[in-house]
Amino acid sequence: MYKLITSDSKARRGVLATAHGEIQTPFFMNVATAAAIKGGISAPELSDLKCQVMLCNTYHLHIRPGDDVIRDLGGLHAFTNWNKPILTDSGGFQVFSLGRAGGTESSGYVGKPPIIKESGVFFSSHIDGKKIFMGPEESMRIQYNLGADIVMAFDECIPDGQSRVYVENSVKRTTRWLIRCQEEMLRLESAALLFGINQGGVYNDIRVKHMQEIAELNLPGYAIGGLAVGEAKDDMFRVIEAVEPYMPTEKPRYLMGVGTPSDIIEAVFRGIDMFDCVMPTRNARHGTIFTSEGILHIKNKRYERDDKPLDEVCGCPVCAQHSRGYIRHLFKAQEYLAGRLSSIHNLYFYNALMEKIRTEIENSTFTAFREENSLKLSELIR
RNA sequence: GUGGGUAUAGCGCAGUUGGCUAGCGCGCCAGAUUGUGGCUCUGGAGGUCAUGGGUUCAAUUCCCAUUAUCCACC
Repeated sequence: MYKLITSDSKARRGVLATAHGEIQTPFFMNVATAAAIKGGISAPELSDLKCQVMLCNTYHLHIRPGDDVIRDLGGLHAFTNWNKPILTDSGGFQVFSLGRAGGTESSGYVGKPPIIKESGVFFSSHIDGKKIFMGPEESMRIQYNLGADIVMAFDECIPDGQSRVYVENSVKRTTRWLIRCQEEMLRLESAALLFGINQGGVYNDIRVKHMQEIAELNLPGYAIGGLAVGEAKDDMFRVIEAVEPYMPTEKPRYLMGVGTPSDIIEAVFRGIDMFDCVMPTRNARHGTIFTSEGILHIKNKRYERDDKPLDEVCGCPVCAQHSRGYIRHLFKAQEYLAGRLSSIHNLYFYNALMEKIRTEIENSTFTAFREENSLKLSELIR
């Protein structure tokens, strides 16, 4: 399923085969939580943005419109008209994200935090407060209905700052859940690739032990989860470096929810193959643009009369047709087009960055590329 | 020309029956955002309260004059 082509130090260049075609690794998945890229980009349009894989979310789609509805409409590929690979997240992250802070801030919706039991998790819907139960079996069945090519195990994404005891117990449960996920996939006779998720907070030894345990299950791929959730950046890379040697070399490795262009380069350098992040689209909607020279805040006055494209060396359709001055204006006038054009550019930038990384690995020049670009790409243009 | 009103941050406005560091919205600047509950959140800069004089312990506030501006009338 996964074929390693070549490597440059720890950085790996490979091909991952799925029911909807091959994926060149390393790659970045474009996040379409509710079966739509936020910012108004349709799935067919992603093909023009060098996107290889779309990521959708189990929890959101289960609540609305319902995974049975999507199944009846032919699954996510037909539903969104995206005929390339799709990965679905398990809903495990929502145990984390719905649990923190209570959600009182801007949404105005005060939900009950999820309750975690051995059987699974009781959520209350962020749409109408309705009580929802999801465990490993439910998550696998939902993802089966959605028709994803790659499905993620149902795990608990542990919040930063939890005690050793909490993390140890949580990780043990995540392992038990993973075994149930695997069994349910067999029962469903699903052809999708099930990925296990490593947890363990920032405790190296718990991480390593957990990784060793789940590696024995011989799954098609493995993810590192529970990072970039508030811990220090040094901790994140420390954990990756600790866990990576225990991740099977012949399986794809996925760092969940990461990250900035710099984070991605640094993680590829440490042996990671797959990424996803809301950053290119969320930041685009807020006026933060990723370019080959670093980050620019397009809303700043300095771009008012700037007739250059967002990124002068970018090949995206937005950079071919629109100026910084125009896009700044769209933000100031609160036009939806601002978020759309910025999202198109940022996604293209991320996908093109991955393409560049793949080429650099093939040419054994990735280390030099990293030296030159890692810092620069995540710094604000002055 | 006469009568009346107004003058407070780049713009639009509050406010003070005279008394702490003069506020708000927009704009501007900066930061944040990492398996999306966010067209979001946090912070910052910027005022001789039109000008000159007077009363008072104390004036952006009260009084007088001047200037600008708006409205009405001749």
